[in-house]
Amino acid sequence: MSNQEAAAASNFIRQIIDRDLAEGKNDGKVATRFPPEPNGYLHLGHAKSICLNFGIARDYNGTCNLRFDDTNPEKESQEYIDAIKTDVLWLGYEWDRLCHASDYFEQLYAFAEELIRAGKAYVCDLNAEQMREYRGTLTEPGKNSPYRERSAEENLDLFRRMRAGEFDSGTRVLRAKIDMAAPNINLRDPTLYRIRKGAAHHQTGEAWAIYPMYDYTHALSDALEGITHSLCTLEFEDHRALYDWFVENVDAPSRPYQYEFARLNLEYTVLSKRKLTELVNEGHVKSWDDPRMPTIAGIRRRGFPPEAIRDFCTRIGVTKSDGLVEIAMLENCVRESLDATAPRAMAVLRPLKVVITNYPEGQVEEMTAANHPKDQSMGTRTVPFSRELYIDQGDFVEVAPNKKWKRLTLGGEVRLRNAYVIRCDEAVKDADGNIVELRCSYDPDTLGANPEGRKVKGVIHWVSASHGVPAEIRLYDRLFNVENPGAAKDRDWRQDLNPESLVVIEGVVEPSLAQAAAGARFQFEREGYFCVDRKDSTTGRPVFNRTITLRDTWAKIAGKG
RNA sequence: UGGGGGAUCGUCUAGCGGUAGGACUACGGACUCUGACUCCGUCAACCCAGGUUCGAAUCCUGGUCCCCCAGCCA
Repeated sequence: MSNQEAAAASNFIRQIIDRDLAEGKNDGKVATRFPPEPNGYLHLGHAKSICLNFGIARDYNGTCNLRFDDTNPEKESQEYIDAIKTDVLWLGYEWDRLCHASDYFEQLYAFAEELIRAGKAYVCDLNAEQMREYRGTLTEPGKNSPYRERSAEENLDLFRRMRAGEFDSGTRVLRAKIDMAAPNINLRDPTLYRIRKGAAHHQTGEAWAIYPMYDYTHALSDALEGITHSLCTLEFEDHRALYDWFVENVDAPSRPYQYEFARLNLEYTVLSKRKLTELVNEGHVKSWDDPRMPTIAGIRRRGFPPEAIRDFCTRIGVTKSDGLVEIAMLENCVRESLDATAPRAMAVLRPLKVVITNYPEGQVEEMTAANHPKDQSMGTRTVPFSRELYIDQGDFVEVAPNKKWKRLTLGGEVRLRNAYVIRCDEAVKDADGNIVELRCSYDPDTLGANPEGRKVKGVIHWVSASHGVPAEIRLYDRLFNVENPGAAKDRDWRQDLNPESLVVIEGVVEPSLAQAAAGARFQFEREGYFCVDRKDSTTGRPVFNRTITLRDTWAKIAGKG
């Protein structure tokens, strides 16, 4: 982590910790945890939680565990565990302990027997549908299960037989005996354990026929790990009463407290694991790490630097009010990071041939170009210049559309970046009137010097035709066309997918780019930031992903007519 | 007509009884061998109504609007 990264701004959770510390709680220790379920890939919403939890541990000299909340074997897998570890590390954080809730299955089971003995839990034979009926509604109290008053002995016997695999999946559950009339539905005798006979768990195999539920597992795992501040998102606020009930009704080794913060919502994207899974499964994107995905794997492949994500997370802050963060906020962080760190290069995305008629045939000059306009330490490189070049089609028009146009026109002059000033003498067209080639002349006195007696305002980039390397360029854009996909209830969120979120073109890049390392990030001058695709790029066939465009003031001016 | 939360510039936030501040965006301008970067400047907010107070975004009362909860998912 770089030093210049400002310490995270304070927030209500840090204030709570400050207060706890001032009061001498927890022996002055701060312990957090990041508890993903390994049933999908991490996304930007998780990044917010990761930065919060690991950031607090770092700033308070505390600890932060990575804990896999793996209580639902049917939806989880080792693939996700591996991906999650990779993502946390990539974001720049290291966990103190790597844990699995399944590490605690035996202890969790013992706590359950403790609850049963105390008459605080019972085995219920109601099926799922009956349980729903007995639960009542938001406005009506539920009613007690007919199995609620079983003796501790009978419950113990039944529960042990559940564990032993004597009963089929779904036939019985262990429930906490709390209050079926509680206005908080979570307290209406919640399920603690369900039977999943024969389910293969990625960590415990077939050792267990019963699996604990989230609320129970999470609270007690926190207590077992000595977590002091258990941070989760707002939708769990209602669960806090249950959380407290568990840690208070069992002989737990510590007393953690839960605090809730608002989850991240980001414009033009979806951040729900369910929807992201559907995007992958339904083929709207190619994979979990498709550069259009808001997953950590996706944005990594897209070229977003981890420090930009951390910066973003500190800028959006942590509160209890839910909002929708503008995509511009994220984009600003990415550009700011990349501007400082990405070496510059020249690449022509939509090539238009230029022949410099007064430049000697066969001659090649090695132009020296700075790798960064402000950071000398990034050094220079050499770019071959020759008689035939490519420039971008967008950098030439026969007649300037207005007085603000600075690029090349027929009869006009423009500077070739890091090289000479040229004048366009002729635009060669094909039978259909398309411009296929420009015939230009160069001014030999303009290398590293301004021309005499006239001002050339425009600067455009170029690549030598014979030296340039063809490359696949993947232009990524937002995945959705609407600010808040999924917000309209009467419309399927898939309807708002952007059909042009990926446009693949064939460009020509300067030769120095041919052997760029996988994942390497560059600024293609005047175009944007690009990175070498980690999966598909090869030396013979470079593939570049557009991370983000440069800010484009000209597009705004042009757009206004 | 249940319970739990939340409302401050367009957006994300700071504020904790004493001049409503920052970042992003937008809009001007300067600079420029990247229409980038950088720099300078401008616009812009306390959900509403009462009350307490010398003084209220902050405390009190009453409203309004928004979000979450009825999995043997997390």
